[in-house]
Amino acid sequence: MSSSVNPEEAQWKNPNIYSRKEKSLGLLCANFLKLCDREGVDSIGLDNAADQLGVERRRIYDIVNILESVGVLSRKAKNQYKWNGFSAIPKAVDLLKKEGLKDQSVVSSTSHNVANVIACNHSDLKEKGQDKTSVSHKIDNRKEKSLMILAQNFVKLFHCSDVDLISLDKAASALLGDMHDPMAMKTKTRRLYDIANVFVSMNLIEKIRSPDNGKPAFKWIAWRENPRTGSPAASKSDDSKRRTFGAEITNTISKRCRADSSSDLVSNGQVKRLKVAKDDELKDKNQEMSTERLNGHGTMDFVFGPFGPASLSKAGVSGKENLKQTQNWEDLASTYRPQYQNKAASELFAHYVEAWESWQVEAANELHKQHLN
DNA sequence: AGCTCCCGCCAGCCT
DNA sequence: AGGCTGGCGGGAGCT
Repeated sequence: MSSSVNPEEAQWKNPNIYSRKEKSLGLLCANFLKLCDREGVDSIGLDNAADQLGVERRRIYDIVNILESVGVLSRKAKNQYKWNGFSAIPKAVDLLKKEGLKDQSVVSSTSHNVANVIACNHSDLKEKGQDKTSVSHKIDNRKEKSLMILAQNFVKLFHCSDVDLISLDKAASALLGDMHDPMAMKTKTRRLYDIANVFVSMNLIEKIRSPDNGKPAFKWIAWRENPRTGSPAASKSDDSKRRTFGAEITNTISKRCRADSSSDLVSNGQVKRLKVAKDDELKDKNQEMSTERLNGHGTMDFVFGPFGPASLSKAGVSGKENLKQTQNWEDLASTYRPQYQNKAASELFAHYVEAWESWQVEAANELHKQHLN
């Protein structure tokens, strides 16, 4: 089913052609985080976020659930989430680690393998559900399968086991406990892909090939304490072969296999917001910044991903510059403007920028008129 | 061909 | 009743 046409080329010939990479959860998450991690942002409305990012609300649910699992967000009310920021991650991870180790110690005080970390959670849940009605048991079952719990358990696997590299099928079978129904495995793995993509985009984990079997596996890279000694062991492999998401303009609502001619810039009479692209160059730049931050501030014990806490990211910048930074999408777009190697992509991006700028002028004029009236 | 994971259906919950 | 939430698996893109 693979196309013989170079996707990048095809994309340029027909900008509305479906491209899977543009719609990845990881890229969407990166843009969602950019949207949130700005001065003055305290709470996030799901509708607003979906609107700004040009995606369906359903996708935002996936992201917020995963982000909630590591404390970056917390649910305030229906449709409303509180932005806790990246500084909440170490605490949340630490809590998960403690929780995982505590559960483990009940089962075994010596063995720290992957399956044990989760197996005890299963038995715990079963015990708690024993004298409950079938309805609440059903809710428990649903909760247990939630993306948030799954993401938390996934984090626990990294922090409560001796294993450094975890493949998704290994994680899936650990999370499933003693049940090894092939269909359940497949489903669990699908969800883990979702979670892993989000974590990769946050630079919490990294996808690498397992030296044992050459299969893809994940490694925690952001921050880690040795489960046994408790000593920090921040690690980061320098050469990742991770999939390069977001070399193009990001998520626009367009159905799979459907070239929607109205979907590029103008929708319902409104100019769509410029979608901030994430490219690897930016990612690497931000990683460098993260490392610099770590080195420059001895008190910090957490290497943040590309989207560190707003307060921290400003540490090395003057106050005046801070105010200028990321005030609006235009600033973001120019700050993080990708340098495309590909001419077509570069021109396409320029086209978007131009449209955005003309909209800005139009909007400013409109505002001016309103002020005069 | 197997891996990856987007997409949207639809069940359950909430207001 | 209707909107919100999110588990789930089909199936298409990617490698």
